[in-house]
Amino acid sequence: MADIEKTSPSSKQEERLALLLWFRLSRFYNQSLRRSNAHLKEWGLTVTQFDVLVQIGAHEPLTQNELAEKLFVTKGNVTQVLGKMEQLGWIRREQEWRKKVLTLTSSGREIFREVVPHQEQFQASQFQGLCKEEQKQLLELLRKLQHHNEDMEGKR
Amino acid sequence: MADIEKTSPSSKQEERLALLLWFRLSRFYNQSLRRSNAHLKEWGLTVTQFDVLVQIGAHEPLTQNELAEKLFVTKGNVTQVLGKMEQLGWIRREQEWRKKVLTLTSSGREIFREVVPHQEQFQASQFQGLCKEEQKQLLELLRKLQHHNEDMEGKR
DNA sequence: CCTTATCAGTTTATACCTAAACTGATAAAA
DNA sequence: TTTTATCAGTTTAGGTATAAACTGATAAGG
Repeated sequence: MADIEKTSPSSKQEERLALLLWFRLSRFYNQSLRRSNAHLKEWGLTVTQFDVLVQIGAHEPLTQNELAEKLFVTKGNVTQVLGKMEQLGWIRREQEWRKKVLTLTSSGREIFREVVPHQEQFQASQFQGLCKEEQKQLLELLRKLQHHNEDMEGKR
Repeated sequence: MADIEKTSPSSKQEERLALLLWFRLSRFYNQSLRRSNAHLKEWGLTVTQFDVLVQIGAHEPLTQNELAEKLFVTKGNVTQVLGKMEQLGWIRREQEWRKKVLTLTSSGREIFREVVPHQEQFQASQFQGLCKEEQKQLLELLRKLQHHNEDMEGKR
C-alpha cells in the first residue's frame, strides 16, 4: 500500500496522504461489503436489500424518494432494487397522491426481525479491531468529513 | 442517521455503534466515489480506470493476478476492465509464460502523468475536513481494522 | 382556462463487481 | 508416460450503481 508513494514523487506530502487514505478506505469498505454479502447470503439477501429492509422497517411508511435520500443513492437505483424486492414479496408499493408509499409485507417484516440482530452482531465483529473508544473516534472523524463535504456541496 | 437506533431497541450498544459506523462509512465512501468519478470525467476516465493506471504505472510490468490483488478485486473483474482499457489503447497485455504481462502504452503513460497530480489534489480536498493530525489518526484506525480483519481471514 | 413549472418515479445505456464454472497450459506425481 | 493438481485468465449470470432523458400527474401563474 505504501507503494503509492512511488506514484508521484514530486507531489506534496498532504496530497500523498490523501491518496493513501482513499486507498485504505476503499480497501476496507470493499472487504467489509464482500464479507457482509457472504454473511447475508445465509438468509438469501444482499447488503442493498438489507439496507432497504432496515430503512423501510424503521421509517415506514415512506416514499421512494425518501428512501433514495436515506440510502444516498439515485431514485433510478431504488426503482430497480424495489422491483426485485416487490417481486420477492418483501415489500409493497402503493400509489398515493403523486407518490408511492412503501411498506413491509408480513414476510418482509419477518425477515427484518430475524436478520437485523444477526447483521448487527456481524457488523460489530468487523469493527472489533478497535476498542470502543477508537470506534467513537472513527465515528467522529467520519462525521467531520461528512459535514465538511456537505458544506462544500452547498457552496456550489 | 441516528434513527438507526430505532431499528432494534433490544440490541447491545456496541452493536448499534457498529451498524452506525458502517452506515456512515459507506455514506462517505459512496459520496467520495461519486465525486471522484465526476471529477475524473473531465479526462474521460473512471475511478476504476484511474486505479488501474496508477497500479500499472507504479509497478509495471505486473500480471493480471497481481493487479487484482493490489486493487482487492476479483480476477474476473480485472479481465473485464482491462478489456475496455486495452481497446482504448491505454494498456498492453502480452502473453508470457503462463501469465499476461501488463504495461502502459505511451498514450496510457501520458494520461497517467497528467491525471495523477490532479486526482491527488482532488482527493486531498475531500479530506480537508480533517487537519493533518486527524488524517493520520484516521489512517491509523483504518490500518488497525485492516490488520484485525486480515487476521480473522487467516484463521478460517 | 391554458400554459408552464415542478415533482415522483421509470427507462435506458453504460460501467462495476462478484461467485462460480470453465479453459488451457504447466508442473508434479504415479 | 499417463494422470492429477495447480494456476492464470476468461466467461456467465446476476446484482448494484450512475447520469440523463423521459412520462405523467399535480400545482401555480398568466
